[in-house]
Amino acid sequence: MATGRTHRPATRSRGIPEATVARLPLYLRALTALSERSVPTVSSEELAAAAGVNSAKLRKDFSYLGSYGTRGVGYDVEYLVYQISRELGLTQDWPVVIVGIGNLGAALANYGGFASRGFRVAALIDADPAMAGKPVAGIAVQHTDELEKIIKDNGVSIGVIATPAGAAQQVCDRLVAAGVTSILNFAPTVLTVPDGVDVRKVDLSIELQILAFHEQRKAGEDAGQDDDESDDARAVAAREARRAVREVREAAGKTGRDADASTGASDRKGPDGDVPAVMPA
Amino acid sequence: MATGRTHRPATRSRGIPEATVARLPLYLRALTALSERSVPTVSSEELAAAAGVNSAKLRKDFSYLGSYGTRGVGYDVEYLVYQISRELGLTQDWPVVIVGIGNLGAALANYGGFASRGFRVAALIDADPAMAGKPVAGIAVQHTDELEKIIKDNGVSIGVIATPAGAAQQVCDRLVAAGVTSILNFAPTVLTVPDGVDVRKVDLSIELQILAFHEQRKAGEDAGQDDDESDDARAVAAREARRAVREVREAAGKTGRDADASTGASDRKGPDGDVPAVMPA
DNA sequence: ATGTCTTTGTGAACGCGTGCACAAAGATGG
DNA sequence: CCATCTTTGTGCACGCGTTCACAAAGACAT
Repeated sequence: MATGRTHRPATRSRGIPEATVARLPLYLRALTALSERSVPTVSSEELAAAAGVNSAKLRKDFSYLGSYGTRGVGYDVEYLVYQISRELGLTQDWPVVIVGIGNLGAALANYGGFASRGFRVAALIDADPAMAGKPVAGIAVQHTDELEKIIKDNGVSIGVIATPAGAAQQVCDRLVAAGVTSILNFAPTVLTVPDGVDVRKVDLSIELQILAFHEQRKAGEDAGQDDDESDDARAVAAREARRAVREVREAAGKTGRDADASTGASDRKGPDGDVPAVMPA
Repeated sequence: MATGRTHRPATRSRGIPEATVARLPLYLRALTALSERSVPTVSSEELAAAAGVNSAKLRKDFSYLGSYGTRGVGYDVEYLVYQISRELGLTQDWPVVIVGIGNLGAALANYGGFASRGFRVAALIDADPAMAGKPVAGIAVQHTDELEKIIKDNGVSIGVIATPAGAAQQVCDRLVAAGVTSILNFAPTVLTVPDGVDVRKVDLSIELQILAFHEQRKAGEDAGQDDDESDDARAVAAREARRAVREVREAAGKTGRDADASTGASDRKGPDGDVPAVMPA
């Protein structure tokens, strides 16, 4: 067991909590906006409002970086922008490669938020030979065969995967083998990576599903329509149903194949197909 | 103050913790894959591995939904798929609109993961008149003027914002006014919404910045190169520098304008421009 | 110089999420 | 029917993150 981890437990980097690190980019964005308006200083209350967080949280977050504020005044905008940028490692140049130049990959390549934060798209890579040479966002797409060479020549340590789910693990393995140690994964799959490699996941459909849950709850509260049974009764009924399923299967002779799949769920199995096999190994 | 919240504290929906809800889609995906391979049952250990989580966590998550497992055997795949789908509200049809049909919007429209989960793209909306009528992913783009009518005619309650940051809040307001109560925001801005409206945020560049932080830390550990001073010394130096800045500004006469911006950060202020003003109000 | 007023920085309490470890439940074999 | 073995469901403890509330620090006016 212990197949491999997806996201490290984050052994408390250098005293900076993971939750704080995740908010630093938020603060940075708000501060950059203030900087462009030539606002010299900002209070924790104002900045917190602009970043959409609690002011106490913001102050505690900044306290991990050091004492950069002035009591009675607030924080120096320019100085704070520099400190956060430095802490996040944005004062240096990060070459990244994007693998999988479909709709999403192209969108990412064109995304302006990268270049402005010290990220430089070093290469676009796609498995389709027909794509090779085509310019996307002003950069010629290169074939997957060149992957290893590109990584090494450019000293790339961050890779973005925007391939279909089926190809993601394979691409991931090649990226890691070539020296990439941080991966941003847009493919709907759980990636397995060796220790020391960071993976962050962005899943578009998962976000929508979470919204749907809350949406359903909201609708269900206003008028208790969909929810048929109480919690306890539901659990009992479930157990009952489950047993029935097993009895049917047993009676059917128990071959390896699915015996008719006669569940209440049989009608809900719409045209799927985008979800690939998860870890066939 | 208290300008408005971005993400609700999630007053413990119906006993199901928010963290659990966020993992349900993960389980669902893994289960769907098993279902397609006609696997009848699965143990918590196997399923946890496929979903990339701890098995105890998975069992506890499922315990919130009810007792759907069989001791000594595991969970019935088909049955669990149905239960989770129902809990997430995926047994019903959710019409969604996507606003902002640029690269990202088009990618989202083409994304197969939506349709397969009960989400139906009811309309694509863009502010550019030149886009109107153009088919994207087989759907004709409609102009922003039609927004309110589209929402109401289709009973849309979930909206996706993929516009530039500058337009996001305005679009958000119109969506909410028209009846949308859940929003998935891809624009790099903090959206302000009234109570009762859920907002989830996906920010591409923030994820990269978090990766950069860890990447820098990894590089810094292997060879202490970039980090110049120790923690305590750094805080002291910072305080010193900050004071110096203030003195300079004071000496310059203290006009509203930035007095030369002579910080150590002055050289790091590259060509930005994608970040819009944050909450001008 | 002294007092007042603003705002930071942080100690402390609380709640949530996670993971361990085990008892209970049920399947399976004799 | 009993014994054994597998796997679930959960009580419990621990650690992280959030929030409150306040003392200390500094600006600013007099």
